[in-house]
Amino acid sequence: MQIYNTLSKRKEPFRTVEPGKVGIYLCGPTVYDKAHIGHMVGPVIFDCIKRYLTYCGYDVSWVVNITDVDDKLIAKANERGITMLEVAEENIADYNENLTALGVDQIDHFPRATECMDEIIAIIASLVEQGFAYESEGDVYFDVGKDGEYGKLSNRRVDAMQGDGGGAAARKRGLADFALWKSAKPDEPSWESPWGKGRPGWHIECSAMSKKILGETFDIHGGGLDLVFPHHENEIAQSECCHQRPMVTYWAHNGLLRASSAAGKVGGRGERETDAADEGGKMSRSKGAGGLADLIASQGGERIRFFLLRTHYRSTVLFNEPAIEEAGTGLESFYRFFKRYERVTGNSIFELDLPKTRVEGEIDAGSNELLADVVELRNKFLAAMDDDFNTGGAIGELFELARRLNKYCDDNDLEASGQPSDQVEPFVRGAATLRELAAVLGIFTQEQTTSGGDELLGQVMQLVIDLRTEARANKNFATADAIRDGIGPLGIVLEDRAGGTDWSGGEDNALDGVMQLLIQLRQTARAEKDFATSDTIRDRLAEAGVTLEDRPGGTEWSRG
RNA sequence: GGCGCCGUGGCCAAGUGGCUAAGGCAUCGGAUUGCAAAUCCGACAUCGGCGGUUCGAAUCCGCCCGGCGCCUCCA
Repeated sequence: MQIYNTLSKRKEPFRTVEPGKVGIYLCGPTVYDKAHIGHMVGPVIFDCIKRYLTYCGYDVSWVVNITDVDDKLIAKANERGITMLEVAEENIADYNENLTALGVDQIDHFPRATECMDEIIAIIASLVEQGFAYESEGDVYFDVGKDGEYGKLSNRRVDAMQGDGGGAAARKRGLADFALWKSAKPDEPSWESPWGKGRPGWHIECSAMSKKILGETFDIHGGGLDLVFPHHENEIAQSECCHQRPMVTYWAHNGLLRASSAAGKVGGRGERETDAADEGGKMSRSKGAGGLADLIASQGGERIRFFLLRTHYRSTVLFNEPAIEEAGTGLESFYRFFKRYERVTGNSIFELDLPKTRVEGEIDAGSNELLADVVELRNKFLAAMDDDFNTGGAIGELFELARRLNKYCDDNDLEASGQPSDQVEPFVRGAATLRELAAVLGIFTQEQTTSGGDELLGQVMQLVIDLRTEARANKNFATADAIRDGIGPLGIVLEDRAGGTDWSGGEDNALDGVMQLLIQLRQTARAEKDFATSDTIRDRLAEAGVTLEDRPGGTEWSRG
């Protein structure tokens, strides 16, 4: 296994500080506002990283911090007339909901800056004592000039750094010095310290919290590429000057998302003048990015997760809704396969017992051709993940695996009843492998909740299907096709199979649309004096609790 | 100005020295179907441009063109 390290700018073999154990720290949000999708990139990829390392047998501890004290939180609280804590609570709740929706459930520790004040003050005090930091009018600053290695992560030299030192320039010895502790103004939230009432600077809490939970040296530190400088540069400076030893073995930074209104659209090249302002620009709260909750509601968390994982985590991702929908189209083919699995075996694929580790999942293919292919695809998947967590490449293998299993189904006619178990068994084993690997990516972890699940629509659809089946049996294809065509615009698709007809889809207005179709079919039947059919429609609907009322202007339906 | 990233088929995207350049979406054929849908089979790129290193490069080096990021809060 190898991991790209921002510090060395190359992939390095993975070695843990402690045998068998991995400590991961990911910079989480500053909770002054709602999250946007860009905030989810890190959590999603690190969720996979933890899943994968665990799968490979490591004992992983993953920390995501919450920065709940900061200038922006204070400003927001004043603006809204509530406390800083209330602002934080609100946005933490939002953040957690987003994580849950995207299937991020591997985080072990969620420390908050305000709960680690003792540790923060202890580190600052130690830095002052060792001469790496100095107090100035109630503030404490890190003396960048005292750190000979400053700039090693972001590849910068102190003397090449511009900057005017910000508003506190007068209190600093060097313009690049940064605040470890800020003295409190009269009405601001504050904590007692050796330097008077105040609050921590932005970077110090990560040094304190990572030390508290993971130790002075831990394995992987993650965050967005935009945090390399100054945030992580300053973290290294603080921690390493304080402890005199490396802070982190691997610095892993994810690429940033960019908003794009055009990417993903077919034929969108070169024609149109766009407002460059909202085209391709980096996402950020200050530019009004947001609406993650809405996005999740319209697209679904798993689609978004899958969309993010299709691209390698270090790449920039051009993000827009059509692109997510396209990813969703690919996802659906897996769910169709899962239904097929159920038709073949009679069991849900979600009830399979899955291998929990890489070793457990190994397969002895023997002379079985299907299993030989499964083994090969599984190995390719693992090789991709071993190479800097290449989830995009790994997903490609998942598609291949699904195709191979579908082909096996076709070739052996597995959907026909009574197929010999020695043919079904390898298929089940292959399907289990598909889910085993998908679980590493945190997808297909549970059965899709049939959205909304209007029971009545299901009953009505069964009636529609029965009517159509009868029409087909009578070779009345005109009626059969009229039904399919009438239902198509509602987003409902019919699939005829040996065992019967399946339906799927259905937009919000589908129920009324289907009812209108039935009413029309009934009208046609009555016009043709086919009263058996028209009565069947009325009776079956009555069973489902629907009343039809024939009026001069037409027929109306209502739920009884 | 300093530091850095990227440019692979219509779109998205793996691959970073060596078999016929993964996969997804879209499109076009074929099998299958009463017709469809789904599924399977097949078609579809020589890797921004030029030059260099090498037996051999999309993959390494140089230059050029074109996108983008950081240097200020930011995942």
